[in-house]
Amino acid sequence: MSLRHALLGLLSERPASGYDLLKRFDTSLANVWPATQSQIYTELTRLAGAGLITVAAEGPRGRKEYALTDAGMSELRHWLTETKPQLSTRSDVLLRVFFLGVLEPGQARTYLTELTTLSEEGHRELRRLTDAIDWGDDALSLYGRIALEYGLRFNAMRREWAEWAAEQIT
Amino acid sequence: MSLRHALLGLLSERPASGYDLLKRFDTSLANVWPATQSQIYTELTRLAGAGLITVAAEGPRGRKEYALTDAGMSELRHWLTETKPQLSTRSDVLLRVFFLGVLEPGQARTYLTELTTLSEEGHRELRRLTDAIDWGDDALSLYGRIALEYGLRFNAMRREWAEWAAEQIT
DNA sequence: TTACTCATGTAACTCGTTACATGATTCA
DNA sequence: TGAATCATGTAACGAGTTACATGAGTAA
Repeated sequence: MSLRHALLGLLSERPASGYDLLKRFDTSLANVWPATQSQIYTELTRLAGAGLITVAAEGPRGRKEYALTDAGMSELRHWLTETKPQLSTRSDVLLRVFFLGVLEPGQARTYLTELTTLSEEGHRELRRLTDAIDWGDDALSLYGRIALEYGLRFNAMRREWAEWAAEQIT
Repeated sequence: MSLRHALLGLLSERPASGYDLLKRFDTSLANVWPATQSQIYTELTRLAGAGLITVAAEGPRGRKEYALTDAGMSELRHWLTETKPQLSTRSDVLLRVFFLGVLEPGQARTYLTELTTLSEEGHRELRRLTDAIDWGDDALSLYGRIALEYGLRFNAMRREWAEWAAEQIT
């Protein structure tokens, strides 16, 4: 159900069209909660039907600008304060580790050293992003920085783990 | 498509019935790749249809014990060596961080301190597991320990991050 | 004989992906 | 006027969840 809340969250910052929201998903939310154009338009129609958002303005080319309603804001706050986040997520990376035993030790080590490289690249990419954004001292900047810091620490942790793991295979 | 490979992987260790596999999913794979009974039985039928597994024995109560075929083993190796793991996963935990700005700072801090607690609990639980298992020096033990170590480091990283993040909110 | 565990299958629904379809506006 | 961008919608399919349905074997 989180796509719904991601949309409410983005609309809590400012009104936007499906097209606008799609771009936000493809940039800032891409690594956290990816969504496709098809999914976004469908869910916006449903949210409007449920009264959580409303068409605040119409523009050229059939553009519909949605805005959060009071009910939508309540639902967003309720989600954030009254429901527990899902802590565990499916991990393709880790699933493969379980079955590395079917490979030669050398191949298993290759998998782990590639993970090391990919984690380093991920880390560099996030660092680049951090430097490219000019952060203000508004709430958006604060929580954006906190989310980015998570990504940096996560990639660092994964890199160190993969290095350590490769050493365990003899 | 990873459920398919998870099943092939488990069957590469030893033949098993849908019922057996369900128990493996509910224990060792629960935090890595959860799957339901319904999903497992459906996918087993499909895998048998595709010739990647075969009914090696039938037992009481309609029990069907599946075993990996050569084609199944090839597919498993192909997946492990020739396809890239999906690095990014949807994160409900992080999605919420993006929208903490709609809450009072105190409520936002509460969210992060609860994450700290949950990560500590997760860490403790994994440590308990590590101690409970008596590890051999076979491949299964080696890769099982490596996967568990990932979980320990991940929880530690998340705890430290959440503590740090709570301090950023004033 | 009753409760428990073993064991499988399927229907209905939601969520997510890919692809197709359409058209208006803007700018070079 | 032609290409790029803006803008929306829907169909088909695959993956995942919940619930229902059924029955055989086992052990108290």
